[in-house]
Amino acid sequence: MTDSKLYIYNTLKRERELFVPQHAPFVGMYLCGPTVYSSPHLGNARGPITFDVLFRYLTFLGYKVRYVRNITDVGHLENDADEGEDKISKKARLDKLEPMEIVQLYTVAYHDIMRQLNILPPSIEPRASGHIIEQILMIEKIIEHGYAYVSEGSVYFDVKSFEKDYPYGELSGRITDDLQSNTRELDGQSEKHNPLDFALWKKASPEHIMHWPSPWSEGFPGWHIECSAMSAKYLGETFDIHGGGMDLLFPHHECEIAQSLGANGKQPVRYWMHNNMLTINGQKMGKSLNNFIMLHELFSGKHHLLEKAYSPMTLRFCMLQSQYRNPIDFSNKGLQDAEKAYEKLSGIYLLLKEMNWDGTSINPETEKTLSSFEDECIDAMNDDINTAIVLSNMFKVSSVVNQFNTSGKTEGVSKENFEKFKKTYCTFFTDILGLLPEANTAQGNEEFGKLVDSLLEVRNEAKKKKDFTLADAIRNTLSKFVTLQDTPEKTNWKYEKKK
RNA sequence: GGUCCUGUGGCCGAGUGGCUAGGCAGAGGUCUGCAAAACCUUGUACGGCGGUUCGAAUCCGCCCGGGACCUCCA
Repeated sequence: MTDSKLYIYNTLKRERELFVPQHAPFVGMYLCGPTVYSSPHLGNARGPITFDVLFRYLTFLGYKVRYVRNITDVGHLENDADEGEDKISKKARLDKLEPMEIVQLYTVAYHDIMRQLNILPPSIEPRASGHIIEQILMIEKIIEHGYAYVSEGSVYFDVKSFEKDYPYGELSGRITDDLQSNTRELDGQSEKHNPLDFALWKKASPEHIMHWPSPWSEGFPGWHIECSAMSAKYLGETFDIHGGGMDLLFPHHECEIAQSLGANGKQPVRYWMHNNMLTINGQKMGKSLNNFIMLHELFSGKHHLLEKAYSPMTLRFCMLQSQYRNPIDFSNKGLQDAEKAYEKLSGIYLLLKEMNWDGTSINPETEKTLSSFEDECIDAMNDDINTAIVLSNMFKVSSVVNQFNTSGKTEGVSKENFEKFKKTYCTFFTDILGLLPEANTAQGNEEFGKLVDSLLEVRNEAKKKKDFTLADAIRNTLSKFVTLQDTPEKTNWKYEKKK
């Protein structure tokens, strides 16, 4: 069960480390969730997919995982100035909505996308707005310990005084002197003793519409404190795994460490894991670059950069094709390749699921290919969750399965070996990688399916009468919506959304 | 400017001292009314220059290119 040797890359140590939970079989895992102020975009999908696979794999290994993924509904400052405005309240003002209406709208949208991507719900999904008290209590502890000060109703973390007792910048490899000299001149830094200090609590300006009472002012919590407060509450002051995007390394995660040490005197996290970023056609995705793709746009194909719609599973597969610490470039070609590759493996899964052993002989080569499959997949996962290798292992066995299917017999393999292989493939495909075969109908529209089927009846009549002109005409006409595939028994069809 | 990551064949993407990655695309073939799928065969590679080594895509140095972060961002 848990004797498996899982190695994960720990950003804090900058090397792969054997994963040993603090209190096996229990594992505590935290992922920085979304700020719910706009529709989820392509970049929002990578972290949840990466850590969903980790969550699934740890569970597969037999661990009892408590996976916490927060919802940030308090908003972060737009910038580090006193005039800084909460993202959510800014959006609320622009849309003339109550802030919590924005939060509700985009939380639902986020959940919807997560469901489509077959991402399991976390064990706990705490909201920052529901943990204001915990955040205030944590800030009080930090002040008590002398690592924070109150200035004009706001509270700032005192990096200089913290550095006397603990290192700052360990995770991100920053040196405070360098940071100092590189700090830009921003307005409204006057409240801070030092430009590196960061806000724990901000006093709300009169036009700021999201605020709560606190010992210091009517205001709102700083950018980083929610994750520290909520992870400590649900996972303890020290827990196993903390994940997030590489862009959060500094300052967000660095600040989390400082806050937790400042409040509790303990390193909060044993293994820090960071997924890499993605690019679109080789360029950073950014609103100003006009290449920002929302996930609902990807799924519908309605975006000027997209040649067609790509399904949630295509996206999931595409992401799993590279190891999480490498960047992924998105392009139409890449997505179309991923779509084909995904359909191939998905087809293998569907074949295998219905296949029963009926061999008569043993072929040593086939036997070996199938028997080594499980170990190879586990080795790949144990090597810092290398899903790319797991997928390549699946391709290696795919032709064996196709040959079984073509010949109608599972020839060359023992019953025991076949059963084990079948179970392993299905478990890795659906339970660990979280891939689901997609439905053959147009988004579950039964009538559409019936319509196609009745046209195919006409076509099959034509084929029987050798009227291939009519048969081909029907196929060509249908090709705008569905792709046909004739087999000796029947005609399979697949709905394909064309732009 | 600082910190860090990265450069593999037409494209994507593993590997990390000697041993086939894999996918997509391409070429040839089998099968099929045709198409598709499937199966068989098949080519091209490790940014540049030095160094270490019996041996380097893999280690070291320098150079060149790409990217991220340093400011909200997954």
